[in-house]
Amino acid sequence: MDQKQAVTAFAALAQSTRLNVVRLLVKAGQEGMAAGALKDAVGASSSNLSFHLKELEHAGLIHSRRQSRSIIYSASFDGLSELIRFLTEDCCQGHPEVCGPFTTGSKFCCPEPENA
Amino acid sequence: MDQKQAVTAFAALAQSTRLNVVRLLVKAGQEGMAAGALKDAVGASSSNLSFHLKELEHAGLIHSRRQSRSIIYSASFDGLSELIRFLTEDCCQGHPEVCGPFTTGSKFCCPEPENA
DNA sequence: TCAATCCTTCAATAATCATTGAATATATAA
DNA sequence: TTATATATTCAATGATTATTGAAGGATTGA
Repeated sequence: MDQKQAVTAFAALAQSTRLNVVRLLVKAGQEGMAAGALKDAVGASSSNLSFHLKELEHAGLIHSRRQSRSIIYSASFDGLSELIRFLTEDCCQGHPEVCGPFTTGSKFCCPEPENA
Repeated sequence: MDQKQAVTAFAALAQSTRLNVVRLLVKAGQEGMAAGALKDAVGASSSNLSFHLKELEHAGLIHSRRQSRSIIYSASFDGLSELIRFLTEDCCQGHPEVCGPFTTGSKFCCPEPENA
């Protein structure tokens, strides 16, 4: 992931309807949700939601697949993971202990012990 | 953290100079960096950088403290942590195993085993 | 094929954000 | 007190983004 992709991804998350959608899809997991279900859940017009879904997909944060008449959207866990990793890269370089409260147990900052 | 705060925070990260600043400060750790050093590092004008630093501070992603003539900025690890937690809340509810690639070992999605 | 459902595309408008340079504020040193 | 270093504020301009409603594309069932 480079700076430009990351800016695009953060911009995609920087809008209430879209953030709502991503959080719903993160909860939903692999199964995902149909565009219509998302529309009901977030209360947007269908054209507006479609615009936002396209932004999110373009940013690499969600995927879509057709299932009969519906289009099912799901979170891209890879995309989200890369984004967080980019943001927190080399966290507290040389002094990882200060990142503790931020990333205890996480691979994003302080590496986990080998024996984990 | 609520939806509105999260949108503000993501918007703050959705700009190249600001993202650059945050990543530098994440690397710098508690020690932080002076505004002047950030200015040199990111190549912005001082007024422009000041504008961006204010946005980041307002978003709760960085802190500032005065040290003699300089103002030292540092990452808010609490702010970053809350933001990521908000984004990934209830990840894959009911089927946490699918989040594995995303958050293995992290508290953000799949809870760590009790014996960790 | 016809109608219904589900979703997307398009063009126009309204709203928000980034950049610039000049002026200002704060702290230190001579 | 005066000069210097460091950083912020302000107003104006240019650029980007969100929303709306109407029209169009894809899929299914009768």
